[in-house]
Amino acid sequence: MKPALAKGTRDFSPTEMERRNYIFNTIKSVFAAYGYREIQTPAFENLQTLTGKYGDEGDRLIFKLLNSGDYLAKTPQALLDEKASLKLIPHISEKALRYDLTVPFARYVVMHQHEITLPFKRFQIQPVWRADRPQKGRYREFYQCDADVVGSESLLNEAEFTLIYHEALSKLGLKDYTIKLNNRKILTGIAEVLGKPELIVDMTVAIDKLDKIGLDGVNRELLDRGFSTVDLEKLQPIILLQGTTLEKIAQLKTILQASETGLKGVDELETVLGYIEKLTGDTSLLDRFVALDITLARGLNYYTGCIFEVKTNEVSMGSIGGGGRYDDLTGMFGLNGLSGVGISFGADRIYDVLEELALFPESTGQSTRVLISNFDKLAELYALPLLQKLRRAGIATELYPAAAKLKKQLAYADAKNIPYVILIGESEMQEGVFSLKDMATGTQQQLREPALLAALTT
RNA sequence: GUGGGUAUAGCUCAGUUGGUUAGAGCACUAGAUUGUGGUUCUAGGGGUCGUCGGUUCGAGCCCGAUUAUCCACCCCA
Repeated sequence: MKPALAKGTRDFSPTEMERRNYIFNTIKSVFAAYGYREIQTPAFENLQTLTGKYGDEGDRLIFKLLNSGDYLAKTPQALLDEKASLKLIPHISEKALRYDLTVPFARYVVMHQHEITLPFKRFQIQPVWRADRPQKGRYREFYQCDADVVGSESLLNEAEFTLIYHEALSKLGLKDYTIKLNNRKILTGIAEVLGKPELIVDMTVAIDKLDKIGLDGVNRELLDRGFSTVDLEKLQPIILLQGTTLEKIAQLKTILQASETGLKGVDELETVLGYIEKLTGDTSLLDRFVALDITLARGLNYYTGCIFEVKTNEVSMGSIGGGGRYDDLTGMFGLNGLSGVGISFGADRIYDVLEELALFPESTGQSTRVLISNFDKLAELYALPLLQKLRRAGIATELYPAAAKLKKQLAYADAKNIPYVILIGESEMQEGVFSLKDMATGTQQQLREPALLAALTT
């Protein structure tokens, strides 16, 4: 058979792994600086843990694992006759690959509530799987880098997440990106002011598409979803909110006067912005990278407060990060009254962006520093003690594993970007020296062992 | 789930209105150079032209189906 990758998956070769680890390590270091500690959870969970958390569309995209054994034996015949795929799922599948890191984290918190101290700040970098149609920047297996805190209602967390986004993305070399902020309570308030709180989901889904389908498109969709032309008139100034963040906030306060929830949302937003300004010492971060975007809704239905989304403005790519506050995520698992807030970096999309912008540092990984040539068995034996001495000195060294033409060995060093080659031939062995070749300059010098070690450790 | 594009060497792709034995670059192997890489030169290996069927004297090229893949929508990192 012809080998092929499963749709939407990728291999990661050595250079790619070095670059991916560079991204992970950069993000990790920022998470750590803000007090987040790492955990991991299993690749698959009980299907019941995951279903119902991401909406109907999300449930459809969860990769389900078929039960082992004779999984059809105990399924009701009626469902089989009906070919009712959806109803059959709980009978033939009890496990599923995790769809994100937030829900497994919520499960983790509930199960470990007696051993963690609140507020609990954790980060988690692991792959997630979605049975989506792949396209640019969209994979079926991809890594999320999540940081969440549970057990703290302080809006300082939201402010810090904004700084975390900024620090990590700046460290990675990105110059122009927007951290969009919104608050679910503001959206709720808008729906309340219109007198149609029950249509909040329809409203957010529609106005979320403003930059894609334009105002007319949004209006058409709103009408389809049950809003009247009177509602549209009231909505227009809200959707088209203009001006600086401060001006937008002032306008929202007027518009949302009649909605207690809406005003609470605005107040929260102001508090977060205030914290950011205090943390950074000025408004430059706010002015350059943070934007209040009232059309930002995000699909996940568990968000209740602040909502984040990060977009790069340098290349065309979907969001490279997102997150928000969820007041009662652990409630689904029986632990009520625990508020959480978190963010996620889309590492694979960030990789694609850095690649497109050629922002990866030239050397993202530690590869072999020294190759010892191998001319014949005698030279090979002669080289072995040196090989281990160099390794013990912390110099990544390898011995070419077979006697081969020097041309081939040097080509190997060249292909692997090994900066030094040690040549051991008859004359070197007789004189008790080693020839050290610098691959970049092509120069060569004969050194005794102490000098050789000294030359390589500088 | 909906719509569009593409499918030719390991990779990226040419291939004229349908006409002899299907090409290039890169990569690989060998030689020029038996102990000196990256540059150069020479030679070499490598193809059921995604698959099945149709039209035709003749199909890589036209038509149909099918599969894969990419892009867009939905949704999302």
